[in-house]
Amino acid sequence: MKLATWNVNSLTVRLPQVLAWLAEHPVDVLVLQETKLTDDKFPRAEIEAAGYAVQFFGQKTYNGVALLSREAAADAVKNIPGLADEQARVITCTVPGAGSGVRVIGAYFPNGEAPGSDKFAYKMRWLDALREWLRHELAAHPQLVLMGDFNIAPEDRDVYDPVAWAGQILCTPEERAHFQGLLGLGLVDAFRLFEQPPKSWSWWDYRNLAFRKNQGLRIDHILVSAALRPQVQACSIDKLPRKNERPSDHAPVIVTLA
DNA sequence: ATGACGGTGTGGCACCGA
Repeated sequence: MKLATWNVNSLTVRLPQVLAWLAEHPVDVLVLQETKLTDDKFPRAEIEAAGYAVQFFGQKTYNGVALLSREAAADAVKNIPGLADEQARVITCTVPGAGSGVRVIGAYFPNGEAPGSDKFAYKMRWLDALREWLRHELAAHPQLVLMGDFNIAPEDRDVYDPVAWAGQILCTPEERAHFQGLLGLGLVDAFRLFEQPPKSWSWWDYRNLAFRKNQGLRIDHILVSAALRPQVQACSIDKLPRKNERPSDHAPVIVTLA
């Protein structure tokens, strides 16, 4: 079973690339972030024609998430129960697989703008609510995958220039503590279960020729629950789509489960 | 120190992202 996450930065622009990528990588589940589409404009027919069921939850201009699956997904939940949030950031479903099914959470974590800003405070509140909800969700669904654009670089080795980025947004101690808090629930960073190439990133700024210079951050993650950990066989970042014409600034991350 | 690139919107630049 393969699952993947990709921040597409506008599904309107990136739909052809998503369909091409799925044809090349027929994963069982793909979660998307930053679709930037209201639900009435979501390209459901095109995705279904490619052989995927899809759940989606969007808004105008910003945010927006979707969950594509080969088999129909059940028990969809939008956003974080218990958190009043105007922003469409989370889609959760149960998909067949790994025996009794897997609870899949696709999430677009807030950016946070800068430490001390209102948006940073929102990011902290959002992360608090996510962790509290996950505690219950894990109890109800031991086989769980949390994946998406976390907007957190967990460690210095996830940053091309950790000195320049020290204390900056995506790299603050508060954000990193939250990431560790998620691991504290029993989740594991699938990417770090394996030997990986040094300087592995999932996002490169559009500016400054960052991709050509491989100046990026690893902020897109796949976390698997303790119950699923023994089944994790591989995890990798596919940077090829970043070489497309009009690419997303993020690359997909893929995990393989037994 | 600044802005750089790209997407969206009732646009003609401002905003947001990371």
